[in-house]
Amino acid sequence: MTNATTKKRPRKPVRTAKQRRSKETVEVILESATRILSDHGWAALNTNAIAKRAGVSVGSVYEYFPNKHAIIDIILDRHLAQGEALINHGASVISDNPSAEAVVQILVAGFVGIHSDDPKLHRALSSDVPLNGAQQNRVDAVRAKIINLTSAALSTHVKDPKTKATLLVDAADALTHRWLVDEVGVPVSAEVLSNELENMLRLYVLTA
Amino acid sequence: MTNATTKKRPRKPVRTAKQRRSKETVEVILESATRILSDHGWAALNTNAIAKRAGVSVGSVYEYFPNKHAIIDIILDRHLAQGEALINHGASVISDNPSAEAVVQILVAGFVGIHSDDPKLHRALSSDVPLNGAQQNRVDAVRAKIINLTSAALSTHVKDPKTKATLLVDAADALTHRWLVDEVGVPVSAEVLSNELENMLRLYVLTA
Amino acid sequence: MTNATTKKRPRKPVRTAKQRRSKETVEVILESATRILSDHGWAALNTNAIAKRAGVSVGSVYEYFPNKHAIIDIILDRHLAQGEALINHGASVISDNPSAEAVVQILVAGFVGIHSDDPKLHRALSSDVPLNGAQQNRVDAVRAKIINLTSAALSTHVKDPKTKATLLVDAADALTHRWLVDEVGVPVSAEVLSNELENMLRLYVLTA
Amino acid sequence: MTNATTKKRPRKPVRTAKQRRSKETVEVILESATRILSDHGWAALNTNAIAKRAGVSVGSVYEYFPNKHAIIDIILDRHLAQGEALINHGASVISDNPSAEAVVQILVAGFVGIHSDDPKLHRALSSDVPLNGAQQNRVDAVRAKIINLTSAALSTHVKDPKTKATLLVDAADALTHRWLVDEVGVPVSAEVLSNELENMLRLYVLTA
DNA sequence: GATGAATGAGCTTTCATTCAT
DNA sequence: CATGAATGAAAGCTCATTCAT
Repeated sequence: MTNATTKKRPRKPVRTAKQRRSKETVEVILESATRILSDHGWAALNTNAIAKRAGVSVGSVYEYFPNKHAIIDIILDRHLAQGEALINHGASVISDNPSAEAVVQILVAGFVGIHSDDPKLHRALSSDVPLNGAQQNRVDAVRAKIINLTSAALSTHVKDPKTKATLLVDAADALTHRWLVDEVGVPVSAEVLSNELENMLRLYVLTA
Repeated sequence: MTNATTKKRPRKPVRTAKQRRSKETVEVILESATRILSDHGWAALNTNAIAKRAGVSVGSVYEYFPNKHAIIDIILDRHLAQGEALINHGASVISDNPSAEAVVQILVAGFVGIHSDDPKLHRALSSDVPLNGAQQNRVDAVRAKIINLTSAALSTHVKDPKTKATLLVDAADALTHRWLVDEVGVPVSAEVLSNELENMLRLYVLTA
Repeated sequence: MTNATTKKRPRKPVRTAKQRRSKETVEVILESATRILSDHGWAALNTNAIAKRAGVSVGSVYEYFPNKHAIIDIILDRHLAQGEALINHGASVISDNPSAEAVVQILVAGFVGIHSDDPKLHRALSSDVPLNGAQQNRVDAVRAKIINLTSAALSTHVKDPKTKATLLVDAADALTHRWLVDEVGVPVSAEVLSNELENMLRLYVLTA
Repeated sequence: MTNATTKKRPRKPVRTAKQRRSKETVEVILESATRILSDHGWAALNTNAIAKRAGVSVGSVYEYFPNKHAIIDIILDRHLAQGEALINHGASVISDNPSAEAVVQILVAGFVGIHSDDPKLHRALSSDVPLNGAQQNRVDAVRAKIINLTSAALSTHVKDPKTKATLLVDAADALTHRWLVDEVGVPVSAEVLSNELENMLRLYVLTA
């Protein structure tokens, strides 16, 4: 009955506790699926394995996800959200300093960032998991957004900005992906290659 | 009676006929698997479907291939062999005219060729079929070979040819692949992009 | 302190309130199960659905019923009780006027009544829900009771009243059920058929 | 090379043997499913049980039937075919002697026949297995056919033959079903009841 | 008592592989 | 060798029931 306790307003503690538990279960399932995906690939991702690694029962998996596909949906959404965050950050940086050089630098740095965080998951999602139409559309939409932003940033500097933007974005994406994610048969270090990529792209936008 | 019939049977021709028939069966199976792969993707590629489309029994499939994986092995090998043929052709052209510009041109033309011939099969093999370690190694080996050839061709023109060769090869491969094979969300035509890619790479090797 | 508080608490009212609440919960669960059964059939009747439609938790369902089967037991009991009420009413009517014609009329009217009230529930209970031995016995007992009452009412009018009663009851039950409940492929209206059934049965008891 | 052997023409013995084996497997699966259905009901009918009782693997069940439903389809088809055979037989008998009495006799005898052969299977199919739309339509079609045939046979004898035919057919079906198939709580023998049913129906058609 | 998250046995279906014919 | 029927492990998913809170 003291003022202090009255002020703290401990409302709905039971429901909150339950909600927390539910959320934790959801997270533990997503974490489990993510780890299986990045450690053993799509082929090893089955609902029983997800449940076992998550330390829950299959039933619990289906308590929170209508089917296996839906789990991938969430993982992909979160992954794309990370990518979009980097884009948005890049876009705001560019708006302050819209030079062609800055665009190139942000682009390469952005894709290095995207491909550096959990590269194995990125690999699984981009070339192992069979994405359905809606999922592929989401991926494409993110790419289109980046190209559009880049194109806009370049529009005052170069002619045919759309073409240049497409080339820049795809080159930055594909090459950082190959060097950081695939990591196979690359005879040169990823850092050196990233720098070189930046050089090449800068030269291209400034000259062509 | 028996003598007569025995004498008339020419032994070798029979075995040859059998071998020819065996070879035909192998081919018809591989053709079947290839078509299923390029028409309906990895998910639709099961041994019964392969046998049915090939017009043979499942048993025959296992007569000539120890398991499903082995079929993919051969298809992949042949696909890589096509790629290597283009490389070797390019290498011979380069040896006559080892200019940096020629290297870039051959490289882009080569990858356009690789990605234009049966793009759907290429797509299936490169991002649908789950390659095992050995298969991935073979793919990597071909890539390494191309990089080495390119590096050698560039060695008299530029400093750090290894880095430049890696970037050139990966850019030509990844970008032509994306534009010709994936064809998703590309706002500019593949031809324009290929030309632009060639421009960018030429500029890069000549200037940097 | 303890005495005071103990004295002030009126024990019985509390328990009664609880019992009332318990009874309400039981009712709401039964109502929920009944509606699901009549609206969507046995296949849709699962304990989670019952709880959700009842607005209670699954746990509560199991608080009041040992298992899913027990819920059906009560629903069936009540349904049979309705049938028995109609029987008892008919029996009292007959006792005032025990003519054979009256028996037939009451019988047909009774079964029409039984099958007209919530026909979909009746349908579900009689041909959708898999009744266990005990449940089937209860259904049979009700039928036996009707046959016995009918047989008694007919005993002064006809010879072999048991046989006639069995035929009368089963005909009235089965045919009104088919025309009112099943409603499949019936080329004539239910009313016409009911009248015709009554004619046939009257003729039979009066003549044979 | 003798005339005798030539005359016998032993063609395609291998294929025939295989076809026989396939057919045997199909039959053993259907037999298994039928027995489970009539012995333990729809609830016990699962594909693993069918395979085990049939002495084959689950895979074999799916070799011959696309899904569990399809097995029921065939069992139901065969069951209905038996019913139709009795109908056709009855129809031909009636055409020789189209008296109302003969119609009643054939009808009751026909339904007794239908319900006497494997009554437990009949019970399972008619009140345990959840028939889908198409299956229910097939059942209804058989019933409609019987009503139409009966109606046609009565048309020269009575007024409103459709109504009378519906009543006759449904009574014969429902009552023989109850007495022969359900066999529950029937206080009088099935034979006596069948005779009495025939009496009742005869009286009805001749008098009303 | 009430809650609803968690459980897991059990069901349907697929498909790489084997083996009797 | 060819055949294709047969196999059975394994995967996706459901739902009656339990139990920690």
